[in-house]
Amino acid sequence: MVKPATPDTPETGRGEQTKRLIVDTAVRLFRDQGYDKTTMRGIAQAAGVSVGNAYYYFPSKDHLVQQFYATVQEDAAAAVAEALAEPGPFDERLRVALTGMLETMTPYHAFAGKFIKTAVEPGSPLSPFSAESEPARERSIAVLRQVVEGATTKIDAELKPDLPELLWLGQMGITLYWVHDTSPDQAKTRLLIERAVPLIDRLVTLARMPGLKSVTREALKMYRLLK
Amino acid sequence: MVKPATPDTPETGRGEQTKRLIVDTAVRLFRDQGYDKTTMRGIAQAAGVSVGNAYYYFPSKDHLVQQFYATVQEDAAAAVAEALAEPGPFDERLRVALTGMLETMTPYHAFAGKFIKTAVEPGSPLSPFSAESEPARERSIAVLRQVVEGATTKIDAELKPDLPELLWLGQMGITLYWVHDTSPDQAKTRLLIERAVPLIDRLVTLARMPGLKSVTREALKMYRLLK
DNA sequence: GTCTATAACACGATAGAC
DNA sequence: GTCTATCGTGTTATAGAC
Repeated sequence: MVKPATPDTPETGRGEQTKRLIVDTAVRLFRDQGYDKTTMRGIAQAAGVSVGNAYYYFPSKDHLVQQFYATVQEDAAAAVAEALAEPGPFDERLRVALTGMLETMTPYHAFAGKFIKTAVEPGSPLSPFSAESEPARERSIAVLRQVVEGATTKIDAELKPDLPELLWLGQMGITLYWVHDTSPDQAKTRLLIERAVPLIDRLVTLARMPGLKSVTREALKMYRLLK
Repeated sequence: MVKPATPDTPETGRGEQTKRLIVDTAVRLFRDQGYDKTTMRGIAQAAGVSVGNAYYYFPSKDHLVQQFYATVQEDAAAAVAEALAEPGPFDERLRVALTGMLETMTPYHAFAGKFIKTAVEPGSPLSPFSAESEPARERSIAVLRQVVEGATTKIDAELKPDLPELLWLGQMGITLYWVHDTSPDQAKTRLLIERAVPLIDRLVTLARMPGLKSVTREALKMYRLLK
């Protein structure tokens, strides 16, 4: 805590600046040229540093991609935070969150195919379930928690605490669909959200009903056991 | 059709023999050493051909992996076919199919992590949704169709035609979970199947009930629209 | 601790000769 | 159809400079 006062800017140390420079350059190149055409040599050159220096800060190319991922996640969360400030019906809020995410990710659809490739590899730092991804994951779940907690809809008390995480899993599924969606402008994914939101809304409502209460309880028990 | 009679053995042409030799060698090495440690140079050398020759028959290393995948799928299908010959309760049959698949895949759990990496890449020939994977995919769905059609349980008429494909999607989800399952001997995945099967069974039964009939219909409409 | 410069390695993939 | 030689890549190693 000897460091002088730099309250807002995250880090201003000598090394931190270089690190930032490398990340920013990498993100820009990924965006402009895609994953494959962006080489470590290219990143280093464009950033004006040596290849060795890039590896001094990032153990692999994948770790650079992760920064890119975190950036997008942060943008998505920020984009919808305002729209979710006031309470409202559950389905409306869920639609806002999901479409907000989709809009933020849209420019990177082509890139996402390469990204997901390393993201699904078990043990990869890019995995949405990895320890390294925890900040980004928590950020996303926080948005969905906001969706649930600001909902005027009645939600089953047993389901409620787990619902944000379950919605996040659903969001991962939608993302998986989106990555593979070859329809123009990813129209099918938009349709998926449009259709899935009312369905989820109905299922959440139905979960409280006598005939389904036991199924809900069983499913939740299974989820908690296996997560 | 000038070729002489070779009814049983698929192909006996000069090139076909080389192709088979390369595939068999590759599959063996994948099984023994895993994905990363099996190099194209290693495959070529072990098969007694040149690297260029291997690439003459297979456009990429991934295409060789696909052959490996197809082999495993075929084994899994064969393993459960007998057990599903006689009709029985839906849940029992589903459990047989899912555990059969799991047992067949178990020796390749370590390998699967690398496999999935390329399998999820959009446009990859290894994708379970790709045209190249159609034979293996159809083979898997056929097993689940057998599960449904030999079931003594009452199944909603509207749901029934789509159920095999839906179960296959669920199976893909279980596989995804399995790949990331680090519990000893993948115990959690076994638990998942044990718990999920009765749940699915109950949901299939409930789908016919008056209160849920409309939700079922909506969900099916969405599925058909988006597949 | 931060950084450069350059070479070297092993790999997947390709080119072009025979 | 089959080969050898070579390319471009991620990554590592070396040897040092500020």
